[in-house]
Amino acid sequence: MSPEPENSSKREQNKARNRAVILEAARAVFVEPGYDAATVRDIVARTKLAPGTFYNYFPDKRSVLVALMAEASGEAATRARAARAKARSLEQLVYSGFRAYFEFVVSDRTTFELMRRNASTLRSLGMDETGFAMGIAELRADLEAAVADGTLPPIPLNYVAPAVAAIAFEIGAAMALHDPPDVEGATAFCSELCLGGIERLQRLAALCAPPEAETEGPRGKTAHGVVSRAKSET
Amino acid sequence: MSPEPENSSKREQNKARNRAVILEAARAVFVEPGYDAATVRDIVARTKLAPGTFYNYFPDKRSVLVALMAEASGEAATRARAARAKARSLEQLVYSGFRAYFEFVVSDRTTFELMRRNASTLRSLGMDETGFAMGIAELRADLEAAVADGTLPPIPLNYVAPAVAAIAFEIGAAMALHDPPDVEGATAFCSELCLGGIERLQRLAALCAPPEAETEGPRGKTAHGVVSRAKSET
Amino acid sequence: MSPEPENSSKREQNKARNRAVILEAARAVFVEPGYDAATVRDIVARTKLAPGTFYNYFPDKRSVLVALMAEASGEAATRARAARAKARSLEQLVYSGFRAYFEFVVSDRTTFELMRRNASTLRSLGMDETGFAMGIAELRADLEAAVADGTLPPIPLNYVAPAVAAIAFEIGAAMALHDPPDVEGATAFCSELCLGGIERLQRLAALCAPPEAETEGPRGKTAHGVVSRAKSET
Amino acid sequence: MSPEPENSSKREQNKARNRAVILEAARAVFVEPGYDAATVRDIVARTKLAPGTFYNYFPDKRSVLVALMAEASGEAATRARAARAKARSLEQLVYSGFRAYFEFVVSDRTTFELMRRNASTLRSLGMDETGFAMGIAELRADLEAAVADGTLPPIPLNYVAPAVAAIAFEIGAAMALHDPPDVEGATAFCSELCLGGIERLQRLAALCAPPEAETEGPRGKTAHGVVSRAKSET
DNA sequence: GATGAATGAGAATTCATTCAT
DNA sequence: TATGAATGAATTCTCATTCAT
Repeated sequence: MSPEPENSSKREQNKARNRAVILEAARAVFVEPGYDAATVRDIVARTKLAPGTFYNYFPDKRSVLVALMAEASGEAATRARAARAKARSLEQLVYSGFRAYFEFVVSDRTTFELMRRNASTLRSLGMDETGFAMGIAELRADLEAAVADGTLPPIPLNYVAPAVAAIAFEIGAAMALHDPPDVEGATAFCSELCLGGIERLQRLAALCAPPEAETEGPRGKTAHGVVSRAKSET
Repeated sequence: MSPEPENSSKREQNKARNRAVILEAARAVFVEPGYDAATVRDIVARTKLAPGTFYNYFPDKRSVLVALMAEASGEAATRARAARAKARSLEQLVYSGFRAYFEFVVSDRTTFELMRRNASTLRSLGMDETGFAMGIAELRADLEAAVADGTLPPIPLNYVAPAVAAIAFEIGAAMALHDPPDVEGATAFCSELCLGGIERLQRLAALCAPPEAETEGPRGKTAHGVVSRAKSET
Repeated sequence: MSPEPENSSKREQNKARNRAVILEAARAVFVEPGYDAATVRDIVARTKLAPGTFYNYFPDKRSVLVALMAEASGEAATRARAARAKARSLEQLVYSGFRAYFEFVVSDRTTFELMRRNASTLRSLGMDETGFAMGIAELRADLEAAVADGTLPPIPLNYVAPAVAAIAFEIGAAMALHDPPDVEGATAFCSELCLGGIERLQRLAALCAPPEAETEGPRGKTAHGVVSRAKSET
Repeated sequence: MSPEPENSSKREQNKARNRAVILEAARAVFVEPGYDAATVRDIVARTKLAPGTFYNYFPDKRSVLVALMAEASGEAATRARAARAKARSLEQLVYSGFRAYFEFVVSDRTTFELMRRNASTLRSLGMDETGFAMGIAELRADLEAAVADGTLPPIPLNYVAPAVAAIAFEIGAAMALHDPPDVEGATAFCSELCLGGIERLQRLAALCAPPEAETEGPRGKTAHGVVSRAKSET
């Protein structure tokens, strides 16, 4: 008579499965008709479930998208953190950041297409449309720290972060068109582009504001240490 | 006796005005609720016109967007061509390309927001979502020519073009947030980023494929040469 | 300076022409999309005229149909009267009635199609949908007179008239499908069918109500004389 | 445990009822405003249902009409077949065919009015507008068989069939105006009309094509023969 | 009169969501 | 919980008719 004798009863399992099924179906239709054109019926139609059941799992269409992005972000954040952890120089950081991103693109192509296809919708809903948010935020934090302690000349970080995200996103899409996708090529391209860019921007910054450069700025434990180390290697 | 004695009868004028009014209203609602969320009613509501009148000018919502983009593209193309005409080196070309783009962004902010807000929609409708198409196409043509005649090592142009567009688009948006918008800063940032990137990519390419290198490699007048040749080819 | 110096000025002629043009166009679209599906715009589109002009000639769509039917009825009535005038017996009357009708069908095929295609609309607008009204009315008058004076036994005239009309209408349509249309064949078929039917109905009537037959009923000037004469010939 | 334990759950019943309710409402409005003038809203308005519900049952207005006619045809076909089964002579066949038809007209007056009111629409949609199709087709088959074996002279069957249908349809309408409707009178009228017509047409055919006549021609048991043979052939 | 753009009521249809079973 | 029919507000688009030119 007691319907929930155990924690992972069939009931629980079934609930989890249904949720997953709905997310999967939604991912597909959000890619193809696109989020706006897709109807809740389109979603459940790809499912064995009935329309009403949808609302046992999500309050509305929007929240399925939110859930989908949350899933992706978690995944992306994990990858980004791993990549970052191994980096021992700016070059390594940049390379492994891009590599992690492109590996994610390749491994979860549908989710990437989902982001691409609905980028503006995501933005207007206040979500990160690149799935890159975490990586970017951390890159920016590193750079900010480096600039703050003088390791880097004051290159305009509020431009660097979105530029990097935009490049990754766009090249990710271009790369995905190839078969097989050339993760290393894309990684090298983006990394070199960015590193080269940063070099020149540093030079430019140095020219513009040379007086305040302390030759031997505070170094050592800066932020996470990565960037300051990186700098001396470049 | 003829009902259209002059080309600009009151009737003609009114027609032109109404068309403009509808486009203007559409631009606004496509920016704010966004293209998908916007209804034809929303457009007409910003107008003194009756709902049916809309259909005297456009067959449906989609074609208003097309018309809006066509207008913008014409404008953008004009600017891009002018910028290109003055360029005498790769540096100049890049700088004046970005500058032209950012000036366009500043001068027609609403249209830029329109593109940004509806970028993925535009892409899915097969339209250029950056308004940058013309400039990019020409940049790419220049670079292709340069690579073809050995002036540039074979950097992956199919990545360069979208990367440049993505950077411009994203930085355009970031720049537009400042008040007043810093066109020169954004131009410098993007140009240096790209030029630095290209330098490094050249080096990389040279390393990867040294055998076919002519001893003194792409150096010296290189950049200047590229552009002047490219220019005369158009 | 006086714009109407003569009665049949160009103005008048033009008006007549426009009216005819509209009627012609309407006839065509009432046949093909059909009256209900046809729009006023469809009509004027087949014309060099502008939509507004339509309303200088007809107050609305309905009245074009009315005008069209009036035209046809006038024509049909003329034919029916001519046919009737020559008849000297019931057989002749029937034959020439049907023949006149089928000749009308053939000579103005479009109008006949108009009637067929819109038969129920016409009926619901209170118009005769067969274009046969006049002929039927006169046939019925003849028969009524004959019955009244005993020349004919009381066959149910309120059935005969619609039956004849229905036959003519339906066979007219079937005939029109042949190429060339066999007016004589259709005429013979319908006439014999009706005459044979009347014969049997007379016999039936005679059986049912023999007592009241006065052998030498009032004869001579009956109605138009046709039927009483006809009867004695059968 | 299964959500559909029985075939006639309340749900199923409700569905059937709603469908019937919609059909009924549609029948009514198709008779009175008429099919073309009727809107889906008109139909739903005669119902307790919401507008959207209509589309759970029918994709559009047209298919309601189709369903209505299909229902009627099934009914008519049943009656026609029953009538035909009992016939033992041409006379009986004709009489019982018409009688069956008029009984149908009386028993389902609204459906008959539906046909009448929308006859031309039905025709233009490719549906049988008389509801008589089955009976006519079988009558024609009988007559063809009779002509084929020489029992009947070659009267033009492609005229007979539509003529019979037209008569039945028109007289059905005329009959329906009486109260109470005189089924026997209408049956007798149509039957005698047709039988008399056939007699005369036979005579005419005999005159036109005497050479191939077998001396003892279509006489005596002829009519009976036709039907009994025809019947056994089905 | 002729023109053709403007009007706006109203039609068909969709779809997120609810709710009885 | 799952179901799937019912709901009805909202949307796109049409078209007879008007009216300024």
